[in-house]
Amino acid sequence: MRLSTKGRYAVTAMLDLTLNGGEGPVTLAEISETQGISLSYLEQLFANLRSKQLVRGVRGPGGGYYLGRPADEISIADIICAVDEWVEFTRCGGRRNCQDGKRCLTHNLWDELSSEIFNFLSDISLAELVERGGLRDGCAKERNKNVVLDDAADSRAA
Amino acid sequence: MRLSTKGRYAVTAMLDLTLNGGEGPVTLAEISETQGISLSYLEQLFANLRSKQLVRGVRGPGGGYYLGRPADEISIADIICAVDEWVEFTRCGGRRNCQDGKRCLTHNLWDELSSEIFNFLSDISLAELVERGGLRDGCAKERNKNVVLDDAADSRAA
DNA sequence: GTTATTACCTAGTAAATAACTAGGTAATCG
DNA sequence: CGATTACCTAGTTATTTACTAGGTAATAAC
Repeated sequence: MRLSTKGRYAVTAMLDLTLNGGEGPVTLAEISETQGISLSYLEQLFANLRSKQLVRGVRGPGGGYYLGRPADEISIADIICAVDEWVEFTRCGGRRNCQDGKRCLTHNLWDELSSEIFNFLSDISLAELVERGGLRDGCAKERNKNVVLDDAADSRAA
Repeated sequence: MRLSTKGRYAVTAMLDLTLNGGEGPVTLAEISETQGISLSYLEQLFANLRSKQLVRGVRGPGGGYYLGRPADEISIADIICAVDEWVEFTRCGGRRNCQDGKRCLTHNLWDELSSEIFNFLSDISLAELVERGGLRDGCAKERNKNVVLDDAADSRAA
């Protein structure tokens, strides 16, 4: 699993599509302006999303994009995997360089963790995200930042 | 939350430390060879880990690194946050550019998702990973690849 | 059928990051 | 003292991000 800003762009754009796709297709120009993402970059991302059938494009005036499936059948993992290549991390490639078993154990462990993260994100659909997000109102006013931020600040000081 | 290959290196190295740290400190040279990561790159990663007290270095011959805390008190999120900066994704920065509330909803949703992933990784400690990984033996023989890989292959074809 | 509007495609590019290289200094053990 | 390690700094290359600039193809409205 990999979770980069590229994936965030894609998830954000798809969320936008989910929220605004009710009354007809949404144009990339709209998403570009609303989310602050360059139009051409969006086109690249949507080329990937389209190839995985996660979105469906309609050309011509009044055109734009629809979700390729109902929002409850598209998981966050689907989106991220569409735009972020799934890089193979382990060097042992399944067998070679893996004499003693011990050497590869960490790789094995990482693989499991990676799968777990994947499964976690597979269980969250766009629809669920929207439902849950709807509980709040307005903009991220005082979004409960995790403890990590303080650590990050103190690392800069050190 | 951000999950890059850099974070993987760090997690992998920390797993190595957890597994081999039982009988004295582990040198970066050992981790470098075992995990296939450049020594100097490891030093950079460990500089970050050290500043967060996740590892403790011992100089001189016979020196190396210990875990900074017991393995069950170090979460995967701790590790990843130590080496990967926590980038602020939302452009609205809490208030500005956020007139209608709707515009920022996707950002808000992403923030929630981000928090959830963080919490998820916060609940997995190094110790737990090792316990769970111990259930398997040897190298990732036929690691049950997720469905995604087929999709990835078919996207390359398209 | 012309025109505007959209998706869709390709190539190139600047900036950021990842990953590494090469040089050091400082502590510590024998 | 000398070897071994952590620890530090300044580069460098490769990759990835994110964008720019050009197109072509479909389609709706006129």
